[in-house]
Amino acid sequence: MNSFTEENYLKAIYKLIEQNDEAVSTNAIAKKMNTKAASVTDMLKKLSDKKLIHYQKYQGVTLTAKGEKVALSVIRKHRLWEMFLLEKLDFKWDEVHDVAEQLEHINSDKLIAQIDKFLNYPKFDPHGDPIPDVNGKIQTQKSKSIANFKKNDVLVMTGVVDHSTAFLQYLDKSGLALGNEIKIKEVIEFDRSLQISINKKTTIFISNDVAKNILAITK
Amino acid sequence: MNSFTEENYLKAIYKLIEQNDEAVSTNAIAKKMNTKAASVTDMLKKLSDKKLIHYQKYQGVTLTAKGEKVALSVIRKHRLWEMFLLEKLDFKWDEVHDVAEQLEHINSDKLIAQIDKFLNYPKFDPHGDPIPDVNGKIQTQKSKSIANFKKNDVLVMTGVVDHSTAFLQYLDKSGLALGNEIKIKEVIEFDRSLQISINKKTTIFISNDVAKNILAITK
DNA sequence: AATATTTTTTAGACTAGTCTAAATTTATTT
DNA sequence: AAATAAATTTAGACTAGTCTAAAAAATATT
Ligand SMILES: [Mn+2]
Ligand SMILES: [Mn+2]
Ligand SMILES: [Mn+2]
Ligand SMILES: [Mn+2]
Repeated sequence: MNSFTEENYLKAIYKLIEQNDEAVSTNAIAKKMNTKAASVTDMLKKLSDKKLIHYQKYQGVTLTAKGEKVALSVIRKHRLWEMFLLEKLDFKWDEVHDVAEQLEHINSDKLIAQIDKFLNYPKFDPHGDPIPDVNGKIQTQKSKSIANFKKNDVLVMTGVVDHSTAFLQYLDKSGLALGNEIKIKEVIEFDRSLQISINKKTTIFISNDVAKNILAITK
Repeated sequence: MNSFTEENYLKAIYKLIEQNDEAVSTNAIAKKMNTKAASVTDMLKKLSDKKLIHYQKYQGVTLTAKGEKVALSVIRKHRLWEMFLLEKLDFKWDEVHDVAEQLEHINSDKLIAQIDKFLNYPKFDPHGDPIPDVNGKIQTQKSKSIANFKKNDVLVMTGVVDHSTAFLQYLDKSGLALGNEIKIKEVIEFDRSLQISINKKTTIFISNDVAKNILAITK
């Protein structure tokens, strides 16, 4: 079996590869893991010995099939637990992450299969991220940041890029939630900020910084 | 905060004190924790430094108020999780322990409060053991092993002493479950084995070894 | 009371994971 | 192409938790 630490490294590497689709650097991992490059190098050696990553000194790392399987399993558990906390235990979407960060390391196939069933096999987590199935297969959404749409586009909010408590609470306060209809009423040329309407009712202004972190698809 | 290991030691010490109501020995802890006496001594020093136990070399240990609080919190979490697995996720009573052993270390007050609420504040776990409340208060049952009752006593099964998979599966097979009515039909003098009826229906024989591990109260 | 046995602690070593500081390699600038 | 800067790795040290073997203390036996 793999330790919590190993699982966290594999998940971090998976997400970094997902972002740029290329081998990830020691420094990138160190930043993501809140640790030092020297510690990362030590861990890379260990993960390489265990055939979980492809690693050659100075060349960055990618995941082996085996390593990717572990990463996807951890992500699956994380997102299912987030969904469970939200749906069954009345957690808010800004409260689920930290607890899921712990629960994702619980080791029991039956447990996670039963949670999945209990939730009726959800496909996306509270932040709109896809939940890998038991074989690691992911159902992708072709959503884009709403900063990429233009005036009069009518959208459905499907996810967020930033998962921080501060950002999620700001969205709550603004009345923005997954599934909401968002219409681009105005794009301010100067700073790319937006005027948008939510569910045909309230109209709000959001900065380009915020817009970039909201994902949606055309309705 | 305390590590998983520290929590497991404190829980073990709590249970050993509960059994005999006296300071527990290094060897007793080593046996319970499946470790060596030397390792225990090291840990006792650490727990003592953290004011979680009263410890003087060669004199055995007891828990401080602080240590007992931690132990009770871990036990509370363990038993609530067992109940959750049984009631909500269709686990059998012989399957819950190992997973709860991991889940008991998840650190989130809200999580455990919500699980408690979700289960409607259960007072006993799937094995009949009391669930400490949020303040560590325990509701005790005055049940005794059925080996201590006599012919024609009518009882209600309230718990088990042995929690092993093998024993619990044997009880399942024999039709013995918490809440069942047990009547002592016959006590065999020679080996203290029993003939008992379950819910006024089936009648079975059980050895004294088994009888000692079944808890009940008079109906 | 002296001796033998058992229990407990200490000493020293090992692994996992982390760190700082120094050395090395790769990338960028001149 | 050389020099400089940045990224990465190595060396050595530290903590948590564990182990074996040896020493010390407590307990039991004669
Ligand atoms: Mn994690
Ligand atoms: Mn999420
Ligand atoms: Mn445990
Ligand atoms: Mn139990």
